[in-house]
Amino acid sequence: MNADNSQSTRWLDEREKQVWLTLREFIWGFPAALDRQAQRDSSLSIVEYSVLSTLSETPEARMRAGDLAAELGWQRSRLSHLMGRMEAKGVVERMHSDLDGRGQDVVLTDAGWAAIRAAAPGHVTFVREVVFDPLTPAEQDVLESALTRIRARIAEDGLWAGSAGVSCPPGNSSQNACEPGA
Amino acid sequence: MNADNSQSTRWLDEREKQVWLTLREFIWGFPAALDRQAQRDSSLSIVEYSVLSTLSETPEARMRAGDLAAELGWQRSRLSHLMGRMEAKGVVERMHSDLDGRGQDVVLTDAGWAAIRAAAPGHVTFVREVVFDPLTPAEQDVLESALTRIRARIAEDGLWAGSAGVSCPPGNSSQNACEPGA
DNA sequence: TTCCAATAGTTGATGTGTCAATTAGTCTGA
DNA sequence: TCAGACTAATTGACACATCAACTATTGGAA
Repeated sequence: MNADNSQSTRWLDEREKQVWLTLREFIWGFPAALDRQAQRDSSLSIVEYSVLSTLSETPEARMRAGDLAAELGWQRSRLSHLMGRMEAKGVVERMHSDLDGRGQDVVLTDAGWAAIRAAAPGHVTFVREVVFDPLTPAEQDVLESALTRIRARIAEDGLWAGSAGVSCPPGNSSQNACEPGA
Repeated sequence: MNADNSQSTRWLDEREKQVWLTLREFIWGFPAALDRQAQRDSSLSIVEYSVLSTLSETPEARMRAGDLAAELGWQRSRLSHLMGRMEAKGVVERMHSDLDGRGQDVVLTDAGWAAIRAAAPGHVTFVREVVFDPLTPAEQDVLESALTRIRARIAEDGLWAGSAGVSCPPGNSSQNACEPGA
């Protein structure tokens, strides 16, 4: 896959290196900042917030576990562990799916509603002040477009976590990315 | 701090929500993808690679631990734990600083040089193909500029990990961010 | 010169994500 | 209707980041 055993590597020039380091620092630092804001201003971590927020935008505030994981771009097991903790906190509840005996529906509880309502203004205000206010609409569009393309390119390489199965040959039963050439 | 006890929250419209979810998915997914590439194509994780790469660009391939942590935007303790593992692998070595009895210098070993040389082409090729090739130079500039501004805005709130001390009042001895109003 | 606050780095406990293995339920075809 | 492959979700072991507490050293002010 890496046909780069020779001196043919296209190294980064100074400008590119700067762009790359900025990007790297950003992707490492932003998730932590997001979580700090959430924990400081609410009773939720950012991942908990995201789960509740996703559920709350659903007609019944209820969702299949697998769909929820897919929507968030997470592995099933990550969600499962998190659900255990969140159920213990009382913000969600798990119930067997009527349609599929294997499935679990995740449901928002009253306490979950209260938590997300309390946390939402702070979260949205933070996002607004931090990502939208400093950028023009045109820049926002470029940003989204650029990140979408980068993400797509990574998915082509089979290295994007959530996007397994897009081009997996049938019979590849891995729960993660498929092996294109195996 | 959150003067938002009323209905005054400026919620996100559909377009903004889309931009935000794209950004959120990106910052969650990209670090993992970066690490997968590193582990797949080399004997290093992405954080190990970053340490070795930073050291290798230094005159003596040697750096104070604290400076290294600051350069990477990490907490000291994170680096310390990582150094323990990397020293065990033999890619770096720690030696007492001549100038400051408290300090430790981190030094690249021969094995470390070999590891970074072996990993670099794959890493750089990945970065090139995934972030630079899909973007025009103009887009790259917008991206860097946008992320820099977002990062600066977060730092103003004291929520960016690495950037403590920028505006801390003297006497604030926290090793993390300062409390602006305390 | 002697304190005492500040700084450099380490350590251990804790929380959370990842991976591989496992359990349970569904679906297809013979 | 039964066997085997597939899918949904969970579990436990492990790796790593974070936080707070700690040790050692420095440096300035009394």
